[in-house]
Amino acid sequence: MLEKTFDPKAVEPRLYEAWEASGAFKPSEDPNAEPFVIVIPPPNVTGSLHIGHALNNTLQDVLTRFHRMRGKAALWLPGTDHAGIATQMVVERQLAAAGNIGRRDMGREAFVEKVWEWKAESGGAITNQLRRLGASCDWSRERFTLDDGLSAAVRKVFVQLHKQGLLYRDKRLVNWDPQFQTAISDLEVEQKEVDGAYWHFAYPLADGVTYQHPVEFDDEGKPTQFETRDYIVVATTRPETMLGDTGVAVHPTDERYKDLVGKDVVLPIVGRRIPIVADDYADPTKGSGAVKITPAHDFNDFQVGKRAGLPSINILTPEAKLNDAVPAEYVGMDRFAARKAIVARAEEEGWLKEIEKTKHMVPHGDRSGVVIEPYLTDQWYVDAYTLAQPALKAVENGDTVFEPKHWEKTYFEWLRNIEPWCVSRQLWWGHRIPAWFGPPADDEGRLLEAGPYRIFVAETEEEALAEGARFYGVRAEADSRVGFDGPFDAPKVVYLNQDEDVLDTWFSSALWPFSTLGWPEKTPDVARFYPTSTLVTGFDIIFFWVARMMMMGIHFMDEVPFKQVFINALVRDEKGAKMSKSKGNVIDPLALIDELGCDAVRFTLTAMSGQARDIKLSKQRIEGYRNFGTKLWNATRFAQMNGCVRVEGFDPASVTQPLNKWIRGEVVKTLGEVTKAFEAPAFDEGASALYRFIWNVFCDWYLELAKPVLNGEDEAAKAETRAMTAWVLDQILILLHPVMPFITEELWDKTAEEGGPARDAMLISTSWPEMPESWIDAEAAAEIGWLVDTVGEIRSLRAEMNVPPSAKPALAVVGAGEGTLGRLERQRDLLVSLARLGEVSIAETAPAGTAPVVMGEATGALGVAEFIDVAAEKARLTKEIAGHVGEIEKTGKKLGNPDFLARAKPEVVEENRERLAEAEAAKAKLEAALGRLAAMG
RNA sequence: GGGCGGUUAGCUCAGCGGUAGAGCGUCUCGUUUACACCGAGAGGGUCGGGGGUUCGAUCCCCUCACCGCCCACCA
Repeated sequence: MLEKTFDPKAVEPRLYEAWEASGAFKPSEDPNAEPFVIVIPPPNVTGSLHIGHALNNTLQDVLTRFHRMRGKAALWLPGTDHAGIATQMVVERQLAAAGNIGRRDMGREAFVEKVWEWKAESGGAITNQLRRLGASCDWSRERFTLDDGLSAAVRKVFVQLHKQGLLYRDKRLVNWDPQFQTAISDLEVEQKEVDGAYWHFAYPLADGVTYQHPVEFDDEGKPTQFETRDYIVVATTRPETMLGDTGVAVHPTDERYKDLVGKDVVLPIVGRRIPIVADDYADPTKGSGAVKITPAHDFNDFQVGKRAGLPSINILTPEAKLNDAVPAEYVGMDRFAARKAIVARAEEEGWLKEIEKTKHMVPHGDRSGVVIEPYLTDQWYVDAYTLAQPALKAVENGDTVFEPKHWEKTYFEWLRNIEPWCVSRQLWWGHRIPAWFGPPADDEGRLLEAGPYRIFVAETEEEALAEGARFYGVRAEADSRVGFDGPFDAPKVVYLNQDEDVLDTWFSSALWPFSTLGWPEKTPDVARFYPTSTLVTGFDIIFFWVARMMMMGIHFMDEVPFKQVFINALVRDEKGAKMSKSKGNVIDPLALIDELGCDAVRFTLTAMSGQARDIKLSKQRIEGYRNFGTKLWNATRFAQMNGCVRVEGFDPASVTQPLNKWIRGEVVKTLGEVTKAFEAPAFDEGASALYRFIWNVFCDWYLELAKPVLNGEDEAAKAETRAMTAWVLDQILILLHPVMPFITEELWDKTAEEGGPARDAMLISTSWPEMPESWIDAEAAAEIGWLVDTVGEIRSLRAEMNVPPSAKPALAVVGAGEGTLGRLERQRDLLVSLARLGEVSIAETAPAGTAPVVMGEATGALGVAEFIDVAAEKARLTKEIAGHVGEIEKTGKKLGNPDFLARAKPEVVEENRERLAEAEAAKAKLEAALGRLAAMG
């Protein structure tokens, strides 16, 4: 006999081990089995499971288990990401906290060693937590973005893209993170609103030039008064950048400054003469209409500088301190200190015209949180534009579809406006860039005194050196410096140094759907499992990850990496706030699993994963689904107590009892709903179909209606109902298993123990059923529907009339036709039992002292004389009649409308006719009863 | 500035052309031997406002308001 409740803590680890040991997590080897493949969004290797992971992975597991049961070769491929910047940051922090020397003092090798140590220490945590979630991943295929195979894939891709001209080195402005001292991509920049100011500076004109500047205007905005100026006003939010100014731009059509174009200003402090240039970028309506140009530190200015031929003067070091391109007194100063100093000096010297307080958006590093500094450096870039075109087309064509579909717009929007992707990072933890620098040389390999390094891109050091040797015509060696030995015009050896930088983490993640399968080797897995089926992920990484996998997947595999992208919602706290450690509103999924069981958490996340919306998670909701599990548990317990054991060879098609035919049909319908929902996938619909069927149909009605049979004398009906109950329970366990794997597996096992035939396999490996539509029996459905309605009517009436639960009023059925009489005969016992009735009889007319109950075309007269409060009953009938009258009016009006009759679909018209007839009949019955009541009292 | 969502019962959300639904909460009743993590019943909504299309609009179109998010930018 089952315990009274399910004990998840005891069961979950045991079952998970049993599943894994059984090999169920591995895809079927059957060559005829159609593959179903999901690659996991790899969590940070050193991270821990948060509620977003719980949602994301629950959905993946539901899909994997569902398709596995459907007979597919289901592969859910797990793995973790090295998460370059995030992991490096964590380890650096740990070193600092432990009072260790910093990473730069420690040196690259020692530091990377430390990171690997940290990975070894904490790397198993997240995968173990995924196990706690019940994730049925194939752990034998687990991958890590920095493992040997994936590293080889990264090098291969880098080299090929380079050969194809799709990856190149370029000197451009990048988003520089001064905290981590690395370039980051556009996507890693967050705009945040901060308090700031426009500082208006007056730059003096060179050579004594003056001009007339308007100061007063008439109603039409025409200038009426001018003043003579020997300066031009510019405004800036970053005063310190003025040290790097190389020009001032005005709009070509701006009358105020027309004569100044071509003249110079003398840059204060620095004393440099810089030109006033005409450029469309200058907006006459903003500020003074004149804008200072700092090409080395502003993206717009960089463009202006390019167009106007202005030089770029880099005034910052990687630490965001001023370098020696600025006057000596400022060298080494932090950029914000420099800002203060320069403003103070401007005020002192009188060229600070105005400080305008404002709030404005300032770029910040998403990891470091510090203000990003646009910075001119050499970096590696991927030609994202070229790669984006096929990726766009694939989604436009429907080769890959998003679910919900509207996310495609987001994807398109980004890809259509894509910029080159900066993939190099000045970090140590990651894939080292497979490029080697050699000394400057001409194209024939003759060394030059100066010039850019020659670059050799190759998958291995040997290849790079061989290439270098070929190029320079001498031996090449790897070294920590770039150079040569021997005479300049006849060197004995050249030294090549591998690029110190590593690749953006997302570069390796972009290869995930094929690198994890073994590419570039021609493995059986690549052949069988690429392209993958569904990617389940969050919308926040559509750009970072999804789009890039599309680009790389199509480019290297000639096929999209996945056919469907399911975008899951964002989990928020119950008030709708984003969870964050600093807010302290983080819900730990493992704590929830401990408290309420994994199945409850999974069911909640599945049920709440409606699309296009945030999930506001509350514990109350999870408790509700824990209760749902208990309900199922107890239903099984009830079945056990009543000897509802599975019968070998039982054929649901053979049942004769209307009750059993009806529930069989309900199972078929539910199977259809759940299958359709998980195929879509529409997880919430699947969950609610299961919930409704198990609780509101099976428990509330079938088991209740089965009770009289199981306690009755009809042995044949009893045996059939027992077998049917066991069969339905089995179907329930199967259908619910993808969402609630533990409790269902446990019940699957326990129900076999209790005298039933042994199970062929664990539930996880059991086949999803198929059932013919013919198992839906309309007649039985109508009959049980009638019974259910009648019981409902009587219960409602009893409650309203305060008939005590112990009372068993008689029911006289009036005006029953053949069909209803038959139903009444067959269902009499159930009706009596569920409605708690006394005698049920057939009568010509309603006896006195009864209240009417609508029973299809018949009327039930419930003998409640002793409980009747005439006034209350009159009120009840009047209210019910009013309801019908409203319905009759509404429907009648519709049917009286010739346009409706002419244009509405015939079945809709017919439906309305029936509705009208029913309402009129019901109204007539109730009116008759009201009349009798009036006559009585 | 550009874009994408959302606004339905007290709360959280389904529904998205043809009688407004669920869960939770509320109220009333109930120890009928599966389950009080339960059962029975009830109350509760002019589906954000305004237009339009349609025989018919919560659902489609337009518009406004408010909320949320993404992208870009404000020298």
